[in-house]
Amino acid sequence: MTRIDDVARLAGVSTATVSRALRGLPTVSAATRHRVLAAAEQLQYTVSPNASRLAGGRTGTVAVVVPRITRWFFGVVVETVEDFLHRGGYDLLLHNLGGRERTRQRVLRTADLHKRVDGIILAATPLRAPELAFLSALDLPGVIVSSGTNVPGWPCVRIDDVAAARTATRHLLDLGHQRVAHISGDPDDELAFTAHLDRRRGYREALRSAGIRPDPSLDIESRFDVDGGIRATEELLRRGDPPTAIFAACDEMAMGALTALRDAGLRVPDDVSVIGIDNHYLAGVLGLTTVAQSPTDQGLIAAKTLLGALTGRPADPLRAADGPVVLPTRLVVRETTAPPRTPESAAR
Amino acid sequence: MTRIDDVARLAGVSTATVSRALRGLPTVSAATRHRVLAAAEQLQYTVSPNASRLAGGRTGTVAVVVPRITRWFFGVVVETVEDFLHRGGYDLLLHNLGGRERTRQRVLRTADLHKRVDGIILAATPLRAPELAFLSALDLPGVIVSSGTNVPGWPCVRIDDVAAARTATRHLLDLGHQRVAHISGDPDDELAFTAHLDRRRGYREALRSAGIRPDPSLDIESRFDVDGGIRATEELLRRGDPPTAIFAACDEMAMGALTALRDAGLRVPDDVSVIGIDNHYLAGVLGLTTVAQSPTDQGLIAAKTLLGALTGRPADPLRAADGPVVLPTRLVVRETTAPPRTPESAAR
DNA sequence: CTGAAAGCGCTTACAG
DNA sequence: CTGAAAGCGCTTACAG
Repeated sequence: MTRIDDVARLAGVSTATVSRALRGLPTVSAATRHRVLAAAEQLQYTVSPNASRLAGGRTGTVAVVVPRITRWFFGVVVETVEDFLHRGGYDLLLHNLGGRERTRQRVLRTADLHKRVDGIILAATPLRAPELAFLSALDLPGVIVSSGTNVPGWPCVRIDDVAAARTATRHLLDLGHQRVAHISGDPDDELAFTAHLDRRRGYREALRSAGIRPDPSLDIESRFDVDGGIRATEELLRRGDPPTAIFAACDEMAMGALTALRDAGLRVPDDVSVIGIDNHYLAGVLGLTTVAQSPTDQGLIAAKTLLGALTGRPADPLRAADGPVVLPTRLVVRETTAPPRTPESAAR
Repeated sequence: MTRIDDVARLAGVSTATVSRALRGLPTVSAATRHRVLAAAEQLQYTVSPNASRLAGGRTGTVAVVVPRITRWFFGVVVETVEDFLHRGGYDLLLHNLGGRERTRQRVLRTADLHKRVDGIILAATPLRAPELAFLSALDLPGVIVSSGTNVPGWPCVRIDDVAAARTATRHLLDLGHQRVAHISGDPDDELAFTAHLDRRRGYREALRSAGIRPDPSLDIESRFDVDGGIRATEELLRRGDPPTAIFAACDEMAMGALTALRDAGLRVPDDVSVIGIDNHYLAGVLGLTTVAQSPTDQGLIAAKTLLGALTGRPADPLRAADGPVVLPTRLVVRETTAPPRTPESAAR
């Protein structure tokens, strides 16, 4: 392996000069820089990250912690962040919690981040007290994506989950539905999201604004995924006097609802309307009406913000932000929502 | 930050002994080891990865290169590999090619892997000659997941794409279909998979075995994703005398087919049967019949194999493997396939 | 603008 | 079983 002194020798300069020239520091004459670059090129030299980082005192690495990379939202966030970080010269150290307690301990309580990264992007992971203390003690810059716990000093980028849920619910109400059910995530979910709490709040707010008292029997907690949507919907149907519309806390739960309704012989949207939140990349395939959010935008802003903090040039987005940066959502109407059947149409 | 000499001082030993004790080397007395561990615990000491790696001559990192992390298959592979690597004490350096030529150049031709990783897991990425030369010159252990280019000395884990396609096609033929179309990926696709070439081969083989001559007008190339499936199916319908069944080279193309058929007012499976390959996690939601493969198994074997090579203890799976490790696939029949309509049933 | 020297925080022969 | 010393391959004041 060629080392920096091989380059120095070939270029006829010191290793210090090679180091400066290769990093583009301004204190190198054009002629010298040319010679160094030519020598490095000729020898196919690349700097040793470990040596460079040890000497330089930076790790050149950013940790990205997500609940599950296989979920659409986090996959897109990671893809976006990875591209931006690599362009900025940073490596991405991926930590996928995967709902495993041991992994969570390893990442959020022991030393897997210590001395290993310059900054952290933490997505949708509410923290327990000791975890919060540990992350704070790390004294690193960080950014929170989506809801979760607020870490002092860490900016946050997210959507307004309450508003998104209001939008979804209101869409159903505007179509004329009166019996609108809600299926959402369980607080004890292994992934421990909290977005669904806000979404339930928005659901109830929208009902009350329309003069409808939330009916607890239409509000079901389950897992925040396809299977949870199936089970919640089955439960809903078991209870008798089924709703004419279902607002699912996320698209994957909505997909579960579609599955359960189909299996029960009910037609969507003829018998029951369904709406979700996300605009999952397969929502179109299922014709699912939803409230769209953009993981790309959230990831991009998070990456920009963190790199700004790391390089000392704060990015615009969160510059003067006191609270979180709240990104917009928008209603996407497809084929799973329609007005409820009137008694006449039902008789057909 | 506490350093190794802080621990050494507190424990009353040399830094060399601390280093040995912390790594569990056998050449340390039990008493000394206890004192060192206690001191490290008390000081909350963690080793500096960069220093350790520089001195030790290993990076402790494995590169995982995938075409697109947001695709179901690769997301699951990364999740599986990440877990296994972290348990084994390795960091995961993620490279998502994303169909971007510049990214590809950065990862596969310049120095983003050089001196930075101890090994490489490369998924479903056919290599061009210079890329292959570059990777070989790196002289690192590696494992290939899924098809792509064969790198000399790198084991490969995959499914038999030809056989999987034969299974899918034969399922349609067994149901009585005679006009079986195939929609698959374009060789110029930005992701540059090659699996679809083998799958087309299997499709043709199955037809010929059944005494049916492959009809070029029923064999359409498009992109290897939902949108490609939509466009290919639209093209198929435009051509007149449509097929009674469609075999899509992957589930996401099959989902596109479902979408296009629905938009064209055709019913599945009444008018047209559809089958894919993958068993995508949402295949069940769509009732999609498919030939299942397991990215979890492929990722796990890849990770085990690579870690075996890195630690000098070869894992069983590929120990004596001359050719690739071929994992099984299995037919999963759901609701998108059925016998073709007979003239009478069509008249109903 | 450039170089000599110290230092980053570990690990590894080598010696005992 | 343990320690002193060299070395991993860079970067960074410091001096000129």
